[in-house]
Amino acid sequence: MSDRPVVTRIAPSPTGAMHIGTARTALFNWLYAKHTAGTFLLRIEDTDRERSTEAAVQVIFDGLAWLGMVPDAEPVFQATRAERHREAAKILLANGHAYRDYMTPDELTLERETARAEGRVVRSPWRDHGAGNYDATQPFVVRLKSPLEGETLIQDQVKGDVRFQNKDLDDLILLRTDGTPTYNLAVVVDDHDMGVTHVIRGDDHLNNAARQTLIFQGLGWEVPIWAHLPMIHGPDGAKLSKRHGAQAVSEFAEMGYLPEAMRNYLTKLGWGHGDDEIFSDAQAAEWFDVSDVVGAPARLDWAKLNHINNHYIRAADVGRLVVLVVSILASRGQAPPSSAIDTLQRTIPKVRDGAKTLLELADAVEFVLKLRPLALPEKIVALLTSETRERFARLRSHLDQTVGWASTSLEASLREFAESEGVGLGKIGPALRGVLSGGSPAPDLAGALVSLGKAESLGRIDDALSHIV
RNA sequence: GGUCCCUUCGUCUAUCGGUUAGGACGCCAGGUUUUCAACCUGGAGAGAGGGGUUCGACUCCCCUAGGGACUGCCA
Repeated sequence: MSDRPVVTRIAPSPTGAMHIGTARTALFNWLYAKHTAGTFLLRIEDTDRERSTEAAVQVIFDGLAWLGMVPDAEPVFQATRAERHREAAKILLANGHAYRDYMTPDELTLERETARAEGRVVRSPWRDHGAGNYDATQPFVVRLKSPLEGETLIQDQVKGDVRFQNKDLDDLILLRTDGTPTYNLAVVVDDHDMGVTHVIRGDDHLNNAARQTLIFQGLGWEVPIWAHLPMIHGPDGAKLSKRHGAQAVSEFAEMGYLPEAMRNYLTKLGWGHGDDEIFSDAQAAEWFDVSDVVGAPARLDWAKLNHINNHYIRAADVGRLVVLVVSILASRGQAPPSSAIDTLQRTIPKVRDGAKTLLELADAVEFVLKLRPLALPEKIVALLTSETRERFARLRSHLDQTVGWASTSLEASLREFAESEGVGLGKIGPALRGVLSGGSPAPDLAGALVSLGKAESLGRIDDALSHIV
């Protein structure tokens, strides 16, 4: 192929959800374009008018935007190009690479059955009729007249050389009875017109590649470089579906995965760069090459996704996490007051290490947002013996006098107090934790005190001291 | 049925004829410890099977088995 600048594209059909496999295909196209300083395009394959709705199209825009993959040009809507597709079919008809097929639906069904029984491909008796032999008043489809002999070679960037005997390739329909173009014609014409140099897509299209090659050739157009990616399977090895937990990009977002974590994980799913596990977009773009993509399907592994997501949650800007957590809490009907923002800002750094998703981060922050007086679970009330209460009274004033309300000083202060009481921290910790958190998960004691702030901390201790058993 | 693709630890992968087959997640054990995590240390764990080619095969070729895709006037 020529050394034209690389042009890749993602061509989803708007069906209502953006499959995670589509996202990964987009990612590889995007990375390869970045790697080669090329162009990444988006084409909406909306020729199925019944399923294609504006909302479904928006889902794709949203999905790509969320994943941070911005196409380098305005999207192309396939449905608007039907006239151009018909033109291409006319060219094929004119130059003998296509023919009108007047088979009726019944005849076609019969032929399909016969062909299958004979172990061959569907053939139309009309392919050998000369021009002018038609009754234009009858409905017809336009079919590609593909060669009966020889072979078509697909030099695939990930699958290697794949050979198809032309006799095994049927004459696919280019124009339907109603004159509308079919998928295979539209794809070829659009990819050509958009200047696509590399067709990187799911390997469910590998078989189509051979027949599409024939269309390119019939039109006298340069055939793009092919790269067919294996699909993503569920943890059990079966095709990814709803029962595996999620399959749409939006679902991953709702489950609290960060887009950069998804990019990192998805990139590593089917591709690798030595021992590198965590890498930036820039590194991925620098290292990525379609020809290095693994040819076998990969299984989605939630545990590993969680691990990577945790990494990015720990690396994320705290202010950004605050916003994300607030929106999750709001969706739960627990929107915190704006006065709690500072509290969240202090708390998130102390609880994020254990959070695998943003949902867990939101859970981890729950203790700090509770309103006084906290409802204490039985287990904690049981810890508040008279001995402990007396001790907590002394602890309260000790903390009150602690200079500097920070982790290190509070840590030291707590140890100092335990020592002065002649007990280990283990004697104080569980009860204090319970009083401060109300039984919800919370960070270490010093961390919890810092998260809550001095006034709230002392207030919660006061509440416990006045608690009537 | 036909055509095509795929096959390294449980999972994702490294290896591009010569390695004690490496890493990561997960798992197991120990450590740390005021909860849950996190964190630290160590451990178990793989070339689907059978033939070739070669001095030498995870790597190249063939067969078998097992997965998967396509086989629509859907995309």
